[in-house]
Amino acid sequence: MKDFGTTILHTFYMTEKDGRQKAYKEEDMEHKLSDKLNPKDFEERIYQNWEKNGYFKPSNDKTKETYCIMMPPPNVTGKLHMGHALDDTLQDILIRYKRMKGYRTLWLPGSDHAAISTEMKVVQKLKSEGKSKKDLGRDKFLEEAWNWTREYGGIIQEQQRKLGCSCDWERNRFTLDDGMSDSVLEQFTRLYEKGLIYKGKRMVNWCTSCNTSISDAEVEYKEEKSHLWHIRYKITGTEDQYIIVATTRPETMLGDTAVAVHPDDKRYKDLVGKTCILPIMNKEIPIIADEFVEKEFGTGCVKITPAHDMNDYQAGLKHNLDIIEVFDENFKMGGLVPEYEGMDLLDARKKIVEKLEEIGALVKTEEYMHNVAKCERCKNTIEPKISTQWFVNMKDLAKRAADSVRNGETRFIPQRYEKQYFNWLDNIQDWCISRQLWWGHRIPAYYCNECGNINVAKKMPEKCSKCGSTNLVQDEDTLDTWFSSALWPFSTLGWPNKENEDYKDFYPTQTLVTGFDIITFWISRMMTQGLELTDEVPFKDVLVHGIVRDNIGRKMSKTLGNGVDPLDVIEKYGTDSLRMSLILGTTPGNDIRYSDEKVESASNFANKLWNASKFVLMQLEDINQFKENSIEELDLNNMIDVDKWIISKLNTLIKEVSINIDNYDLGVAIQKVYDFIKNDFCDWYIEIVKPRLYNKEDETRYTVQYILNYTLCTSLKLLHPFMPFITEEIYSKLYHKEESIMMSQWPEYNEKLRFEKEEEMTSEIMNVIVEIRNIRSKMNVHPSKKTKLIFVTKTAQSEIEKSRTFLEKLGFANEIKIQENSDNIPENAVAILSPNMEVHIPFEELVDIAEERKRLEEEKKKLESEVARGEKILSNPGFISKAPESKINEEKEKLANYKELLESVKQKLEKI
RNA sequence: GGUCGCAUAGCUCAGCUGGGAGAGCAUCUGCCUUACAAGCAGGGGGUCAUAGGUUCGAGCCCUAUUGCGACCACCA
Repeated sequence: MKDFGTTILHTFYMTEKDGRQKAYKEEDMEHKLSDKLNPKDFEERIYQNWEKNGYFKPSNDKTKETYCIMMPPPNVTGKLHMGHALDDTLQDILIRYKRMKGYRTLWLPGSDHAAISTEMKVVQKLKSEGKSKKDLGRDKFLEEAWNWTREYGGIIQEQQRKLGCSCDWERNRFTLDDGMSDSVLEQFTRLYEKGLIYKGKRMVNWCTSCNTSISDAEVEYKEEKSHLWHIRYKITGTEDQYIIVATTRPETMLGDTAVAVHPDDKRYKDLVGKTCILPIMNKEIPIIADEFVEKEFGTGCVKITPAHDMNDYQAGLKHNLDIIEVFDENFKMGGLVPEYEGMDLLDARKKIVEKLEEIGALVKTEEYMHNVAKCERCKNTIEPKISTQWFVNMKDLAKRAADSVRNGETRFIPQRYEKQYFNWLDNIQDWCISRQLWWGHRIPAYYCNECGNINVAKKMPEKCSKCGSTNLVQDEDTLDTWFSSALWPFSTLGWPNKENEDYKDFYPTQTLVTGFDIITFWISRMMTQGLELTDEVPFKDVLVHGIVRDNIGRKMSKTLGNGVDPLDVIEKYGTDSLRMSLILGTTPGNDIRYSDEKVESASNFANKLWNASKFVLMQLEDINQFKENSIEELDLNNMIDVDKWIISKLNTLIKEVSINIDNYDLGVAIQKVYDFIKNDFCDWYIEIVKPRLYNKEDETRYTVQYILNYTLCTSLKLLHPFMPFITEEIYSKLYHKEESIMMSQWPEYNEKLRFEKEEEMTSEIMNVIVEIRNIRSKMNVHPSKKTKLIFVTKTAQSEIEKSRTFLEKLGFANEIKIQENSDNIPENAVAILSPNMEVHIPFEELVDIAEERKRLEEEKKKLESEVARGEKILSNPGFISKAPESKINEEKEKLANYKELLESVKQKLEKI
């Protein structure tokens, strides 16, 4: 087999350590951003530079702890849809975060050979050329399939690049490449030798369209409208005694070999042991008793057709019944009754019902809804069929896999999905792994034509191990695609060669990200195979996500045509906005609704960030380089409270966001970063700091410049895993010593940067400012009209003094007085009261006395209810004796504050 | 039939171990303030599905009910 993985799918970039470039080019030293944000200007360029510089590869520093994610391999001929976009974005966020945190990270991509679906497509193509599989023969067919794969394979990888995926393309694998074949051969022979794989005659699910057996997991059930026909079978030796059976499939009655009733069913007690006459066939069959029969359903009598029904098959084995096949191998009617031979099953059903009616055996026909088995791939009908297939004995494997989750070696996020996993494994049936297909890993079993012995070996043995004959022929069948996918976490790392560096370094892996729909198909199989073959769980965490729905909550589907192409969204809004829209406001495991509004909102945020960054860069034009190496070296004396406020807030943000990402709460993490950048940084800090920036004489100007650069750099880092492109582009223009934000160090919480008091004081001033704006708005003061402000404060005086300029700048003050007592305050003034300060705005500046009285009355009411609340809580003996002390003190403090404020409001009201 | 999830502002959804309900969009009012009108400032809007229970205290924990959704099983 060809080494598809490395020759075709790789885009090979030679990288030299010395030749590393910054992840941006040309104007990099020009600290300036283009006027308008246009993601297309930089996304592709940045991605290429990342890839060219080898950033996606694990670092060479082997002292570092490793972090590895295996990408769920998409179908090789597939195209990127929203589900992939979500899946890949989640993984990229995690891997970028860990990379910045200093882990030695590997995100390994690949694609899956998708046996049934690819084979179907190739067959279709051949059909359109008037050819068939059989015409071509196995070798030619495989050649066609490889050609097909080469032609359409790899498209999705290009699309993943557009998504910004930072996976190591040089390690890209394909589930049918040579390395994988080695792994599969090892797996098959080992399990066979251990007796875990066996060949047996069983009833399996057979897809009548794909013409292959499939596993239980590949069957889905669809409700269909049908009929329940009641047919009477005459009791042998009587003239007018009948037993009536109910069936949805009269066409299978030709193969009935018994009629069954429940042993406890009094109605039929006397019939058990007798025989009846099967109509049309006029054959005598026994009436048996078995507990699987439901007394309440239908007539309580069921016809037994062991060849065409799972239950009947079991019953047939149990009661030693004959197994009579009604259909031929193409699922047309067989030759039991010449009249029906070769007929389509549904046509035959019609004819047989007519016949039954004619001979008076049809009692009644009921409308009936029931579930019909369909092929998960092609949606066509599944028939139970007795055939000889290969199976894996799952019982012990499944137990071990379930136990590993039960004892916490592997955990699911969110945890509730563990139940689904247990449910599957605890009730597992043996796994049918052989497929009557050509596209796939061929089963390494060689049959001796002389003695019939089965030789299982990695290579065709020279002679039969039993009789020594050289007349050997390989099994025609291939293996279930999931049989090889089950090895993905370690076959990609060189297993079974345990000395392989990658295997030693990266196995077992840390996180596996996938949708809940393939927990049974894939997760459980990787767990069983991983534990059996490597003795370790293949991954520690399974992050499960939901599906992406359309904007009215429907599943995106081809038939509905409501799918949104991620590439169209990227084209319109840019990758970062798409990624953000898929993460913001989501929670692990829940479905996500796609909507243009969400992307637009994300795009507005990107625009905001772009403009703010543009502003910051403009303000840094006179800076060549900052002299401090870290924020800690910055002189605290040149900071006012608001500077410490933003630094302290950012410091807390770092801590919280890191914890959130560690816990996979990505939606919460991005929300916090968003809020900080938009509210704290853009809306407050930048606005407040403007006067100091515009005044070149201001002695704190440099400090502000430094903090702007620092805050922006740091928050960009926190944002980078989520919005990799815009953050890289902006970062490249800022002042720092790193070549790329992607390879920069994740910020760390620093106790020295915590300024609690300043945070509190600043928030109080901000609240006062909001209140002033609020009052002005209520009193219809035109924004351009400026007023006098009188601050009365003791504790905050110096701070307000320092903040004087920004209060003036905020657009509503033309004169600010700051004093310690309430002297010289005009009688007619609006008062804003806050725990550590009062602000008075003289009425001459405003207008409406009645309005102010109303406002104060409202304020009084509010404060009174607050005081009442506080007193109620604090007089509750239960609260005092049982609540934690910190909580009690908090309430006491609040109550005192409210009481004081209420007193002031009352005084104001008296004066007005 | 079994299991699980969801129900919070007009809409879409967050809400970490229980300690005074949040965002985006929509809506209303006022602003073209030299980063941003894709913007800024301010406002309105919620018995957290229902009924019980545990607790000093419940959107969050427990029980039941209703409505929606998913998965597993497959009774012909």
